[in-house]
Amino acid sequence: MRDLPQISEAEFEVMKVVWKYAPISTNAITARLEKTTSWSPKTIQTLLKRLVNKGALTYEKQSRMFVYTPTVRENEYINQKSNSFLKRYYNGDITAMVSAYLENDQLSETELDTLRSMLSKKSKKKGDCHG
Amino acid sequence: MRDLPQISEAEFEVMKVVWKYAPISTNAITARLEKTTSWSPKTIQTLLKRLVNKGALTYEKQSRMFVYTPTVRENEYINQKSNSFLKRYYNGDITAMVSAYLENDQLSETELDTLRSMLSKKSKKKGDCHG
DNA sequence: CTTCACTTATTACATACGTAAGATTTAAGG
DNA sequence: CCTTAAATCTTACGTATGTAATAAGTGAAG
Repeated sequence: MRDLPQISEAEFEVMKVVWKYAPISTNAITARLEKTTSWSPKTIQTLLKRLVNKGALTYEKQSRMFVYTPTVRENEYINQKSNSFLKRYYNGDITAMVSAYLENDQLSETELDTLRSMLSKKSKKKGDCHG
Repeated sequence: MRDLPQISEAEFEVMKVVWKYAPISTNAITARLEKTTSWSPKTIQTLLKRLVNKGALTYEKQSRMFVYTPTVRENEYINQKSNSFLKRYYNGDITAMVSAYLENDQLSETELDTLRSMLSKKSKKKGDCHG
């Protein structure tokens, strides 16, 4: 599993729109982000450039404009982030995290039911033929 | 809920030992950390100082030495980190995170059982008298 | 009281990040 | 072709972080 580029928080906001709408031009990205942030277009361009430098995005020229595409899949990235988060704060043990939430009563009854349901649906054996 | 100080990754490693052994002196902290990291004592002292500046630690003088105590509880800190992590990557929805792990087959059968068990033990209603 | 070993305090420096402004290039219109 | 508006590229600057080195202060031993 290749090493995903390090993406900062601000850069991640940019990635989210590229993931959602790729291939997408600088302007379209800027337009989207101006709805949800207060960043200047210059700032957004800096972030895009940094993401390209880091190898998180590639672009194609469409005449003078750039049209971006991610090189990393969102799921893959988030998954890697989750693993390192769990490792750091819960010793890599997701059950410890859920347990902390349970103990702090931070899960609604709906969430509890969702979890119970997901877990009971999960087949018991790998190789089980989703039947 | 007061705003916890911003603690960097390296600083967090220091906090972990202070949380575990507080009240603890600079030297004892350094000794512990030299077992698990390759940091120079100077580096550790810088981190300690920064943590004091940020208000994450306080100290008392024992003659010329400092003895540190955290101002933030570990659980509280980790909980805050978890919330902001979930917010950023899973829209604040822990069930989405668990679901991602389930879909990626990243949970062992043991972990699945642990989760099922924790969830079934959780009482259904708040105010329920653990009966 | 003086000195020195040990502590803490100050300073250092490169990289990353947030947040842009200014300079340069270039496609498109005249 | 030339101009210009729009796009990209270069430069900027403060704060945070990783990672220390050097300077200064002080308690304990002599």
